[in-house]
Amino acid sequence: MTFGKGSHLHLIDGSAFIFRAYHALPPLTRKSDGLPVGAVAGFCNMLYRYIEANTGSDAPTHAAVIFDYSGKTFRNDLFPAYKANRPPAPEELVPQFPLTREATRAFNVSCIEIEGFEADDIIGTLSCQAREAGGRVTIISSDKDLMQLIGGGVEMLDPMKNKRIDREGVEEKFGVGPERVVDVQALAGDSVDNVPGAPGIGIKTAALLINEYGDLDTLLARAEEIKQPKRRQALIDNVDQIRVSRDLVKLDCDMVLDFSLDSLEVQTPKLDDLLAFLAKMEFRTIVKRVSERFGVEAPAIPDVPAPAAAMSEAPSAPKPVPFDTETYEKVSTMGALERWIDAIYARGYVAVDTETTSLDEMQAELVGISLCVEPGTACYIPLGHTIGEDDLFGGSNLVDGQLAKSMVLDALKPVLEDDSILKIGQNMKYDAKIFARNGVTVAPYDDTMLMSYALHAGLHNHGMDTLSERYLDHVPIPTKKLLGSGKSMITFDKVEINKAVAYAAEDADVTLRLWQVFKSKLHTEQVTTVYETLERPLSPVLARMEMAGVMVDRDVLSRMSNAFAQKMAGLEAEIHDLAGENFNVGSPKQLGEILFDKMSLPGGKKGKTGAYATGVDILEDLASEGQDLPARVLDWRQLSKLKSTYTDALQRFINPETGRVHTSYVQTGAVTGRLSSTDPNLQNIPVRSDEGRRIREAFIAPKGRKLISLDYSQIELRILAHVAGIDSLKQAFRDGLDIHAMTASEMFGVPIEGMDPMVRRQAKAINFGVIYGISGFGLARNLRIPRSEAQGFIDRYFERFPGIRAYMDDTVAFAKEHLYVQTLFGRKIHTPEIATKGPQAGFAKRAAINAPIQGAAADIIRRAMVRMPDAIRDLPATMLLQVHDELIFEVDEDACDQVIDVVKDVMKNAAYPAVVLDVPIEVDAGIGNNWAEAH
DNA sequence: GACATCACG
DNA sequence: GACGTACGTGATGTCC
Repeated sequence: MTFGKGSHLHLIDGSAFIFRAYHALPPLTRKSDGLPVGAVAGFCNMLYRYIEANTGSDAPTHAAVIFDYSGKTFRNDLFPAYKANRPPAPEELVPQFPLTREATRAFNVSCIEIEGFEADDIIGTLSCQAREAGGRVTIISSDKDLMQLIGGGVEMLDPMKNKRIDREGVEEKFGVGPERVVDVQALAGDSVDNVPGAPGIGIKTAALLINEYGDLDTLLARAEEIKQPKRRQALIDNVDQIRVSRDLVKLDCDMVLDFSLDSLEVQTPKLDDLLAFLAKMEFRTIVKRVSERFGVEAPAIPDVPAPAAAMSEAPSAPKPVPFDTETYEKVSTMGALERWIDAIYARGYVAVDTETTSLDEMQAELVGISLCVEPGTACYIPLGHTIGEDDLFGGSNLVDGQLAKSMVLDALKPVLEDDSILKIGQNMKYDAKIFARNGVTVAPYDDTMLMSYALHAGLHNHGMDTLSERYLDHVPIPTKKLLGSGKSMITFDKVEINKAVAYAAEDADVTLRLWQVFKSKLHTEQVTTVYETLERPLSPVLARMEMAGVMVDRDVLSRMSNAFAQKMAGLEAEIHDLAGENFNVGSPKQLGEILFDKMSLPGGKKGKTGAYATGVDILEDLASEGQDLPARVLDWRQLSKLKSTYTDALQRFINPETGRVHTSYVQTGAVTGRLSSTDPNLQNIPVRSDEGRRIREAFIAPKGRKLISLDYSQIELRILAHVAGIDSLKQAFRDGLDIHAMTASEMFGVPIEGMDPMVRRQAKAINFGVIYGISGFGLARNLRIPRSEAQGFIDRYFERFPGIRAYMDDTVAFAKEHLYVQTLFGRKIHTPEIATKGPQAGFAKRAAINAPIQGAAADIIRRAMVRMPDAIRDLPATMLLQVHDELIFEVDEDACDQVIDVVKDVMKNAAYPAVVLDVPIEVDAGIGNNWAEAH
């Protein structure tokens, strides 16, 4: 039938169908081989329902499903950052893309995708052609970018809401007719697709302007006439950017297609093909439904479990494969390795684990690699097992029967780097760094440790032993059994290969099984987004930061160490003199006895051990009463801390090869979502005391480069204002007020101008206290005021900001009901202790109040970090460190200002679009030759 | 290996 | 009505 008047074309946005199916359904896999098919199943269901629903009088005469072609489009030539902030598709979705095309053809519906174009362009071109031919068009999609096509017989159907969208619908959404939608979008931009638009102009304002001036070109030509100075400037300053934005959002309706509308005529499905496809996918329910509907016999789907299990198990017993270290294979020929590689390609994913000589990834040598493709089917490839002492020339005695490291890495590299093969690891950042140092960039990867963190933060740690015991009911071979412990501990290269096979392959086996368990649990617990946006993409970013390392000047540290040692010796002599005897100043026990027994100073015992407490607070109290000895001890302790923890220890962490210090970030280290930093901890480098801050002068940039530091200003208080909905706080942030002074002013009724710094200090302590789950006792101790007075402050605070009390009560109630709390971004922090009685309940309560605030701040900086590599891709800048609300970069000195602009922008907008905060986020920046100057 | 202490946000 | 309290981390030295 020729397409013309009376024809009705349906254009289905296929990609939207896929993503909806993916997110709506649990992660189904094909039973026979574990291929992920959840999205395909959902897609088939939707397509089937669509066909069923469109058989009536208004049925389409022509129809097609349009897909995006993966890869760059002409828009990336216009604007390289276009859609640059899109996270990559989830890994288990990737193999399903071609299957959805196959499904479309199986339903005998035309299936269209064209390289270099987005589905939207094809839909645009076909709509225009159909309109010119005099026919009607229905676009089945909810994508607002398609709304510019509406009119003249073209309508949209939102399949989610089952709602038709016509001219009026467009005007409702954009405030203008379809002809002007592009103009509005060009001004407003689109953060989802990374279309810049004009800063500060949203859809509302854009529509207002377009309606006033008629169209975008007129508006831009007469921009000088705009009355509001901000809008005027936003337009004038960004004319080019707005024009590019228009080119980006404007759909290409003039594509040359190598098929005609006529070829899209609706066909009845060929039942045999359709059922064959559905049976191949093992979709039992749809097969049944389709065959009943058409009254044909359903094709048989063999009910076999995985082939390996079929051999050893009766088909009726779907028991999990038991662990058996005897079955693991030692790979010692290239032929055997090739078979494993084939098995990986057949499967589409593989669990990987490395064995090395050290826990320090920057120094560790690769000793072996283990792989697992299905539960119970795992191998170990020994590469660097040695025997005896290393000889004097650095050579070693490799044990016989091992493949050459370079050959194995050459063979595995294409697999480990293959986009379509998912790699699975436990704490994969470690293994990825080992591989990176061996020339292999592992991607993409899933990490069972991170999956567990997204699922179980607050319940237990996420080490493999814990997870295996809890979720697989299996205790893996302990490391200790292989390596021993303490002084007699050996490195993995000295482990006998047969023992290594059992241990290492088991780790890969455990990892794969955990992955299967967590995979579906992420969906049922609704933390897939947390895992996919906040955990998984961060891991490679951290790996890069750690490998980059920060340059540290050894001489600066060494000089400081010497100076500290001298001062300490002087202080020690003074202290012994004051005490009238020699004792170990570093021993709190001995010090306590001197202070409270010998000198009989006021102050009591404390704690389970019965020892006197000699913490900073107590010594400060004594010092303020004029006691010299505790004052000297405080000075001594400060120096001792700086020397032992920083100036001495940091020197030992300078990597001999890179000359830099490489910390390790523990992504699962804090229950709230914060990172922690170890070996060394670079998140607690001194800054509060002048003396300590000088240690930051040792953190430097190489010649020609600078360090820059950017930190969020008051981010936790801003989040509190948002989540608790405190209007006066929000307004204060919008007005850029001094938030602690404003709090004081509200509470005590004093003007902000000329405020007593003491009053401001008290308000600041209360603001922090609120974030920590305030108590009268704690505030009293912090401010060193009577408890009754502190309680008075708190009462007053809650009176002035009643929303905060409500937030705290609601949060605790939520925690009690669900045994977890949640951040704005969906991160769950489990709080099982909240249900207990006794003093722990108090802790749990305060932790529950604090967690969503601290956690949301952590989520925001994580989002910024995930986007950062792309944002600074073409700039001479390296992200080095994160300190909770601060990011530190090393930058070519002539690019600092530019980098600061870009980074600031990413940090400020990091919450968007997942969360639209109703407080502004501010970021401060500094530049310097060292960290002290930059901060 | 537990504990106390203290560095950071 | 008493109890015991600020939230989140990691590294170091002492002492058993």
